[in-house]
Amino acid sequence: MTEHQSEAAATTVATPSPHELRSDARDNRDRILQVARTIFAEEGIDVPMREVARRAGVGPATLYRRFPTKEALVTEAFREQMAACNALVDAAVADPDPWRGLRTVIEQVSAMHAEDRGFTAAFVSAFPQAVDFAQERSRALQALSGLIRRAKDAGGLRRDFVLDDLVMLIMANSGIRATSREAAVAASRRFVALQLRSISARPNDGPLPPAVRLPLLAALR
Amino acid sequence: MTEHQSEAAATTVATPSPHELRSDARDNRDRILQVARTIFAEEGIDVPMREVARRAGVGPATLYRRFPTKEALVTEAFREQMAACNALVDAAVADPDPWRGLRTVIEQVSAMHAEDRGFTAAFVSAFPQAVDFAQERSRALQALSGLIRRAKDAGGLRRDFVLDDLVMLIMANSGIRATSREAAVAASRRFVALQLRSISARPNDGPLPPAVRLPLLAALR
DNA sequence: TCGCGAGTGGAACACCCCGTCCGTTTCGGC
DNA sequence: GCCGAAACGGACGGGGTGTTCCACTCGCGA
Repeated sequence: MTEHQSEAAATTVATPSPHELRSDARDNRDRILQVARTIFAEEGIDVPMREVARRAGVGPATLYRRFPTKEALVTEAFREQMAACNALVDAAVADPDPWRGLRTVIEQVSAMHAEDRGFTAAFVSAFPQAVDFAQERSRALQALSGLIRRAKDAGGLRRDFVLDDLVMLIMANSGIRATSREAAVAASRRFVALQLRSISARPNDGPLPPAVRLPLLAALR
Repeated sequence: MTEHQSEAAATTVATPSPHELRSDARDNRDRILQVARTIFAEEGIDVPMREVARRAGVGPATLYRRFPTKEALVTEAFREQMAACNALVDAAVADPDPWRGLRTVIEQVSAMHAEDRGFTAAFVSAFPQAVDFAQERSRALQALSGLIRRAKDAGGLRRDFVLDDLVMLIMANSGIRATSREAAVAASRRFVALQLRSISARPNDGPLPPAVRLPLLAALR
């Protein structure tokens, strides 16, 4: 960690940026990340590192040279999704109609979780020590807290709704599993619509998104 | 399996009932089950068998002699909870007010899941090959299907509610985690109240159970 | 073209888990 | 008390996973 501290940092970097990698190494790194994102989305983050390496066509050592630990790989793999998530929150907060903004952010974040099983794990509790995520998350929650207040004042959101309810709904949504990604997304959509109905200040009796067959027994993705 | 088929089954049994065990063996068996229930409720069913054995004060071999596989231990540990769950369903189906029956069963099953993390796993997807549970489950789902129809006809339940929604709500409820069992139960209670509001045919604006602080970051049970 | 160091993959290490074997201990009928 | 069978626990095998070692390869500047 503390080596090379006196040398000029121009040439020797602890973790070289992708641009300074040798061409084959950069290709491998890109391929690893791409494979990791796909496989994490499909099967969650419990896939063995070996499997990621195998599907990326590299050996375990190569994987570990670029990402010194599994947590590092997961963090890097979900960086852009986290950014997208934050952008979503920012857009919602900027919406002139706070209640519509809140509904939209709930819908979209829930959809992201339904589409990417690994993202859910990374988001909810996977690596508490991944400070990157925790910081952004607390910032987002703070922004959402303001949005909630404004949505109440605007009369769209029930007055007894609190920030913890939002967290609760996201967690609950992530508990829904189905036999395929499509089914999970569809189920999540109906679930969220049900949610929004119950947290709305005004009665709303429009039709719900269609129900989805949920086996509950086995073969859940 | 097919040994001793001609002998009188009075004395030699493949798996001796607890009464026919030697006193020390029976004590050990009881202690193992008790420990398993406690530890499964606290930490889920992913605890190693060794840990169960250690906390029961026996060796791994003793544990495996009584419960030849981990699945057998889990099945046995949750047998009475499964029975309680089925009794709950039966009571709900027998309720003269089907909508009240449905509400009650949702509330109570959700509470059971919040209280016992291992039960959730055993219930939702843990061992698909545990035929014991699967059979009872399908029977219960069938009974609930009738209850749902009657609750709709009675005017309490929304007409667009289907059995899969019930499954979905149970799954969603099991996604809620908190820092302690008490917090999980409280959060689940509020969640279910929110649910019932959204699936009710009639608007209902009574107060909700209190909200619960949900960290979302780490240290979730 | 050449050389060197970054890069690589396969084997290996360390650890954890489920489930089994076997020599020893203990219950309980006589 | 005696003694045989039931019961016991520590050690072991097999498999899986995160991570590292090491001899070899190969991109790329000179």
